[in-house]
Amino acid sequence: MTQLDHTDATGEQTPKLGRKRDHTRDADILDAALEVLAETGYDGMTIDMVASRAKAGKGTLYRRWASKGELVIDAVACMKNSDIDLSRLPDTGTLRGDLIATIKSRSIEDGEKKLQIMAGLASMLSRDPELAEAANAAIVEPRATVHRMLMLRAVDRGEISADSDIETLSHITPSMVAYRSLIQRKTVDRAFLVSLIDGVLLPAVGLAHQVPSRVG
Amino acid sequence: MTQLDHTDATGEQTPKLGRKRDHTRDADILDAALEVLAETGYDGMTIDMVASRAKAGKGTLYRRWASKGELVIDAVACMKNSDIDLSRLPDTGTLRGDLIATIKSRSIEDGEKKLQIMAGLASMLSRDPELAEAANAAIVEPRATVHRMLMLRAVDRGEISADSDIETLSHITPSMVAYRSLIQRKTVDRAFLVSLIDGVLLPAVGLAHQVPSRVG
Amino acid sequence: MTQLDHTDATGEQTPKLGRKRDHTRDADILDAALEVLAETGYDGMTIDMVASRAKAGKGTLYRRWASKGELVIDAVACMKNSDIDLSRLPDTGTLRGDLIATIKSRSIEDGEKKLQIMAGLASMLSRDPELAEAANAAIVEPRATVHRMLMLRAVDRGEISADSDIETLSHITPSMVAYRSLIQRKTVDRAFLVSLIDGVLLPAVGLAHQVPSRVG
Amino acid sequence: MTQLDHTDATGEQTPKLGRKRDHTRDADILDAALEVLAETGYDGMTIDMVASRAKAGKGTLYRRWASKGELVIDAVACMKNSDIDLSRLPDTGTLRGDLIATIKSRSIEDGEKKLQIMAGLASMLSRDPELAEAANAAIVEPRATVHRMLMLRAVDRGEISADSDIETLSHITPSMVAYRSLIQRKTVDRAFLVSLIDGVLLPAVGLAHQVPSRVG
DNA sequence: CGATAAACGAGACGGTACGTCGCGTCTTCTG
DNA sequence: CAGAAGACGCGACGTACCGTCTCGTTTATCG
Repeated sequence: MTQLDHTDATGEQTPKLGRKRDHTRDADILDAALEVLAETGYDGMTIDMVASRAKAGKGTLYRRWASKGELVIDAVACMKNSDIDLSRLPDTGTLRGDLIATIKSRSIEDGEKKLQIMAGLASMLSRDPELAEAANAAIVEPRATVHRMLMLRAVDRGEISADSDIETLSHITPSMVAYRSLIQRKTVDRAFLVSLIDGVLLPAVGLAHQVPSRVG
Repeated sequence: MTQLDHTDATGEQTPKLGRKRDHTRDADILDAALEVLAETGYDGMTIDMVASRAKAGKGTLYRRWASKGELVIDAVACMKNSDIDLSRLPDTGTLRGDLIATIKSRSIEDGEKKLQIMAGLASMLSRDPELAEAANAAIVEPRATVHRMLMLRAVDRGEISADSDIETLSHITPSMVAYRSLIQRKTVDRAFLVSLIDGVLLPAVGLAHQVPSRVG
Repeated sequence: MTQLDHTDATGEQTPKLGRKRDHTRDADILDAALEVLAETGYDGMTIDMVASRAKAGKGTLYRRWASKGELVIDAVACMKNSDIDLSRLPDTGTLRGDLIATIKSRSIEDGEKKLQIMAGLASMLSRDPELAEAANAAIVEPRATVHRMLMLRAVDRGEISADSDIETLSHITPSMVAYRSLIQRKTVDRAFLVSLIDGVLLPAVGLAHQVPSRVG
Repeated sequence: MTQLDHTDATGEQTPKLGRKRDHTRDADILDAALEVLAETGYDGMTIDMVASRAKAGKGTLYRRWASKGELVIDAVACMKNSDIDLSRLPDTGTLRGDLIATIKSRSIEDGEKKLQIMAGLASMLSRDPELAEAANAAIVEPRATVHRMLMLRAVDRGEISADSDIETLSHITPSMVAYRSLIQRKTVDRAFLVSLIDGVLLPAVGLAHQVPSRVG
């Protein structure tokens, strides 16, 4: 997030004077932004459109976000990650089982949509490290975290070695998914995700995958 | 390419009258476009900037490309892969040796520059499939091809199994490099590339890596 | 005046509840308004500027004046004529002596400041008759009044004819001073004022002036 | 004038490159500006209004005038002084006859309209001496010039003394007219102008006026 | 060889979105 | 409750860029 949660970080020096910023408007504005974004695309989206749809003034938008780009980033960042719930990870007893179950439990379509939107703001990521960090934390990292936690649990179980470079491995799937969607523009389907698990992740942690259909 | 080689396809109706189009300017313009693209990103890039840097008039650009987008596509597509020479791949006798040698033999700096360009136009990738394809072909695929060829050679040697998902594995490094640069904004150094080889690629092809640096 | 003396007219229905309006703030605000008016002109003047300079809130201003225009009107109307004291007019025995003495006795600098303010709100004069009236009463008319009274006294003395168009003549100096300052942007110095008296006013009342400085 | 005739003043250093500025658009734009000015007043006038009415882009306006204010000034300045023709001054044989004839020969209504418009831009006069000079030259000075020429002719005829301060006297009528219109907000009618001539101008040049209706 | 026609560098054009700022109102908190 | 602070809806400002069009010049082919 860019602006919204800086509030308490910068606070306490000028205690509280004047009318408070009405943070209920944030949701209206961000929702309007996502709506317009979906309808007209990033280029077609206009600040005035967003403002008027949210029944807000342009000034109110610019008081909260420095530019159209940042608004879009926050709009995307604030899309609730309803599809990921770290407290309810699958627990099948084996790392492979957990990873496969993760595919089912999260909406691939939802992920696709988020990727598409994220692509719209990618150009800014390279110009503003802070925004890149925000986008990363909001969209990509949660998915990496799922993998990281599943692997750590496998380490605890003694299923895999503690020597494994879990940090790198946990980013393989997000990375490959983004790459395949944005650059290669191929579909990210279940088969691809399974092949990543069996062909890359499990071998990398020393669990040579047993190819069921192909006996060496 | 979008426009450049349409020339003769559209021709023949008004054979040849007046001054001929000076196609030596194409290169100047495309180079200028790449420069500006790398410096300011797609959104920040301006037709006037490109024109003035190429000492060309705007009309000359629009006579050749229909829009900013198509210019960028061609600029990316025409980017010479000067840093990669498929006919002179390293050949050390082992897959690991070849992969490690690849790190040295290719200019990380040049790769950085292309990543910078890629980052600059990332926002366009999702909006223009044609651009995404051009970018993929020009920047990413050549690097994937190197890995693919090295692995296929290892298969021929009998070093690794033919069952390996070479297609996916060959994209792991480009993918992770892009991800690390653009999203995570960490440096892509030799150590990272080596850890990818030893921690991900080799295990995935059944070559359990011997951790040389880790002393028990 | 527009608003200030409406206070008691509107009152009496809710006799006294809560804190009373602090009318000492009026002077601060009006002074601030005049300052800003002189510095930046009517268009450049900002309600926030006036409020912050008077250490007042915008609400306080709008509780007292309905708009920027009315505030300026009252500010001009309340401008104290500290530099002119009708009860202490010069009395030299001749009209020329009185008029010349008037030059000395009034602060040219103070007049300059008022002219500056006048210039600042000149654009409003034609748009708001009420403001024009206020400006006239506060700035111009007092000076015209001095001349009018001096001439009437000269009529009483029998020095000049009662037929003279005193009303018009008394406005010549204010008019020419404003014109010279605002439109011609020449300095209004003693020499100019003397030449007006000797070259225009006195001839017009039948006192052919003796050109003292011109030696034949 | 502000911008329009700077063209040749600054010229010759960058000979002529690129498309020429289409000065036929000047008239369209200035006319549109005057139209909008008359319909909505200075405050209500909008750059977009003027641009769209002239079927021009905002950029075109701002390429020629630095601000709304300057556009208005030029619009006013370029109003043709169709009512004044220095080559066809009245010639009745006497100064009084000429001055009186001048009243008839120029449209009072037209003068009123110009004054009204001028008032709208007066606030800028005090901030920009150059603009003040331009406005003065375009609107006020021509009228002063008429009086100046008539008086000089009277000097040549020997009707009045060469000692008269013609420079000051020639500005009395413009000054008083502006003053009466803008500040006093009284009508400028024939009677007032005649009283100025007989009560101020003629006495000042030594031509004691013969009050026809009132015998001393 | 001169006429013709297109391409060239330069830059003005109509349009449109941007981000800023001011007005007059509304809201929050303090005295 | 008045007052200071300041956020709010609104809307004009002046800037910048897009893609097109118009200059005057240069370069090629045709008559």
